[in-house]
Amino acid sequence: MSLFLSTYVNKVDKKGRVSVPSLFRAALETQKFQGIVVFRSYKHPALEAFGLDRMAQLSQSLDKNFNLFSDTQDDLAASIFADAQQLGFDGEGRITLPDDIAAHAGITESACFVGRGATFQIWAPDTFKQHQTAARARVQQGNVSIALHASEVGQ
Amino acid sequence: MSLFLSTYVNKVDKKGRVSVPSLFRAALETQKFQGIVVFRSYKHPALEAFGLDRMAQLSQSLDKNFNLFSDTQDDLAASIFADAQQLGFDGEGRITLPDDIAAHAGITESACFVGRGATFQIWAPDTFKQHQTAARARVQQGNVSIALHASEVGQ
DNA sequence: CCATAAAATCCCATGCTATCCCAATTTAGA
DNA sequence: TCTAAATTGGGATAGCATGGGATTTTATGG
Repeated sequence: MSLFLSTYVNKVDKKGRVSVPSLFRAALETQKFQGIVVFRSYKHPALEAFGLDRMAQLSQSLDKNFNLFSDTQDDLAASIFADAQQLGFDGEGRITLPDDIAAHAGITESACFVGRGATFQIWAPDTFKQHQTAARARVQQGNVSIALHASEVGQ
Repeated sequence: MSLFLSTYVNKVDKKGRVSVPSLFRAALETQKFQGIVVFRSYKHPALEAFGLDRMAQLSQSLDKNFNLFSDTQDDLAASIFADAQQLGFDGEGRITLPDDIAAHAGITESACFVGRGATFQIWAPDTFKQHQTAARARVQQGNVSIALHASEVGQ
């Protein structure tokens, strides 16, 4: 199973190409389609991304459990498929970000790849910095981290 | 399962490399990825660390319901997965601490590896000494339950 | 159906950085 | 004290990100 960790900032060249971090590529190397799937995030000025096999998995999960999602979430999830783009790697492990997708995240001359475990996101570097600082503050204030460790890892 | 005990202080060279204590490495030698995962602690000027297996486990457990819409998961992901770094061992069992990570712990010319059972921490030696003294004082004052709770959680 | 232009893809070259490899030194154990 | 293991240091190497050109594919108009 793929695991995406850490944050990388890479440059976008004139052609709109960006290197996907090598460790992210390594996490996807067992897949048939050598590339990623991206779509615009609903909650953030950012892009959601993962491998194609996970997209298939998401489709299956929606088929079987659509009643578990609320109507709104169902609509959101369904529109993911319409918005999603398959971006293949070139020989050097780069993808080419389509203009409209890049615009949604405000990405211009560099892109920030953010690991989220099973998935990752792509942000404009400055925007993500702000978001991360705020998120970190929220986690510090609430006792979220304790619940997390205790329930899952604290054996 | 890996068990990290005792405290070791090792030097950081000009390239930012530190030897991970051999007993800590031994505790991880059954894992595929020969190295560790580190991220900045929320509560302390220190780094949390453990093997990649444990991080994969954490990712899986958070990922069970494809939760693209949870605010809490969002913050956790941004704080833990985005912040985490995979640091592989070199031939001599060293890791290279990235500058920003090292800065959070105030680590400059030497690093203190502190065993915490299933996980361990990395501190600046002086900072840890102070922290340990303060913790001891709290125990003497009778604030034992808090100290115990914190240690159990791995913060 | 063909010709041309535009765009996306592929291919190779470069600089930088992280990693590897080997040697020296220190520490721990017998 | 002697020996083996662990830590420390530095030069060499390989991998990655990046840039630019060449080639193929796709769209457009005749």
